[in-house]
Amino acid sequence: MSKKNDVIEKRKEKIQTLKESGIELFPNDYKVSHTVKDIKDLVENESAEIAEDASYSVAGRIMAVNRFGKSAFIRFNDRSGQLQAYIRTDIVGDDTYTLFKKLDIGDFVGMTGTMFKTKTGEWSLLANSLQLISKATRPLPEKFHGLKDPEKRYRQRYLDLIMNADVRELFIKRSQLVQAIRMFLLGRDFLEVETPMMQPLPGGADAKPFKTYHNSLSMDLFLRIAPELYLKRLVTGGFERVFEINRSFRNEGISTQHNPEFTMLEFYQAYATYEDLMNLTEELFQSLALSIAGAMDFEYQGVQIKFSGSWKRLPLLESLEKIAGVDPSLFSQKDELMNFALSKGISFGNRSEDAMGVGKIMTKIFDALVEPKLIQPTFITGYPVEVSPLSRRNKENPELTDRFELFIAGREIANGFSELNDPEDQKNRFLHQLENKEAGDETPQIIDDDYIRALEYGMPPTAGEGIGIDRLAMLLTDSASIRDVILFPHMKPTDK
RNA sequence: GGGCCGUUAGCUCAAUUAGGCAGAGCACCUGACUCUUAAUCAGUAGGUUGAAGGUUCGAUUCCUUCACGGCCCA
Repeated sequence: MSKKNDVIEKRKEKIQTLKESGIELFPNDYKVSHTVKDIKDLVENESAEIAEDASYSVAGRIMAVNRFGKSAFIRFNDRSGQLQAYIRTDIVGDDTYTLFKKLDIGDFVGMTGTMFKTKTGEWSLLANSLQLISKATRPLPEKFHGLKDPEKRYRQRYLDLIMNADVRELFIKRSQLVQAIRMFLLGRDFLEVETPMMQPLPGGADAKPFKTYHNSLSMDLFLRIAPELYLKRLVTGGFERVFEINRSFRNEGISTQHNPEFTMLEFYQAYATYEDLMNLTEELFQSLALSIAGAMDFEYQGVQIKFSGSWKRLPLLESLEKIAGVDPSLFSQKDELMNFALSKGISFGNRSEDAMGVGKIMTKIFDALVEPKLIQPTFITGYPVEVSPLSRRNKENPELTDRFELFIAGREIANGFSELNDPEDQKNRFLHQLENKEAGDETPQIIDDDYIRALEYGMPPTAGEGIGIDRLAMLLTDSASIRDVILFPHMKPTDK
């Protein structure tokens, strides 16, 4: 009443008159015979006579209307695409045309008709019947500029999907990416499994967990930060090749690279080494680039990324020397190394000095000075034991591990290693982490006794890897922010 | 947590170096039009300028605080 000119109020008035004239606003009996794409394929491939003679029943959302008194063109979308329809009073009849005139952009309609070519040569549906399938109360954003406001696009993703065809395509690609990974691994005799997302002890990574509480068990549970320790229990149990594609949760900052819940692939292969996994990763990524980005070499944010060929493999220490300019003699001198880091403006937060070994300092330097420069796919190998509590020691140098991380476009995409399957060494590594906790480590692991027990029953030599699916989707869809590849990114609630 | 930027009609954006009646396109509403496709033509209507406070005769504009968002840094 107070807002007579409000668009939504106007629509509600219109809806009232539709109701009063006996029109069902939300019927559920319309039968679709073809999608828009079905019809387009048919008229392109069949002879014109066959295409024009056939009758098609389609349904979709009205996206645009051009009225001409007693006829009108409309554009409508279904899941497969957009089609134009032509509606004429002399064909659909006065009653239907009167109803049609009351419809709005955003409404769903069902139409039956034949196909014809307009003067400009566009295949269009000549409707001989039309009915309302679902009424829209709210108006859609403007047709030409669409919905641009990033906040609204994230908060109301359904609107983004309605208005922006490229967004719709991006999320279809993401789905195809996950499916392609699944097929790749199933084709190599991996078994897809599901392990707990709520864990009594949050293990398998160095990160802050979300905490929750189970009422009837009267116990704290943590949303998992990684599925790793459960997947390796399965390898112990005899599932020699397993994988899981699902969410992990980390209670840390939100940025263009981080969402509190993110999708990770983890897979474990018995009798394989980290070197086998690097080979497998190359093969996997190359096939994914081909199918999702359309080519093995593609552009990401203006930079050409080359997946073809074999990828560079560079030991961590060598990368520090060659790219960060660290004198190798500092690798064994903690204080000197720390001074080098500080001189480069690297800060260490409030971690105490005791908790920072040479290995942690090295990875800090790496993160700041090397990682951003690794644009083309690069495997960094040989991480210190100190920062690799679940990795197997290297045979020649037991202070390093048989581990790699994969970097592309200056970001970590994957992390893999030959698994530590010696229960005694594993227990000592856990204990060492516990000591660090008391020395002030921010995000300690807690000793998982059952995991140790599982290793004591014997786990075959195994290599495992985790791949960040969101970041991989960003790469292959040329997206700048992780929010652009997550359907519903987390946002602060608003008052309204 | 810090820095920079933003928030104006349903949507996309304006508002003149320095404060002076808040505008346009699309959408909506009324009318005309049976091949348009950002249809066209004529007309109408639409606003607590993110919130609160301050300066001022007067604030979208200047100041403060807050909320939400974007980018960068930590």
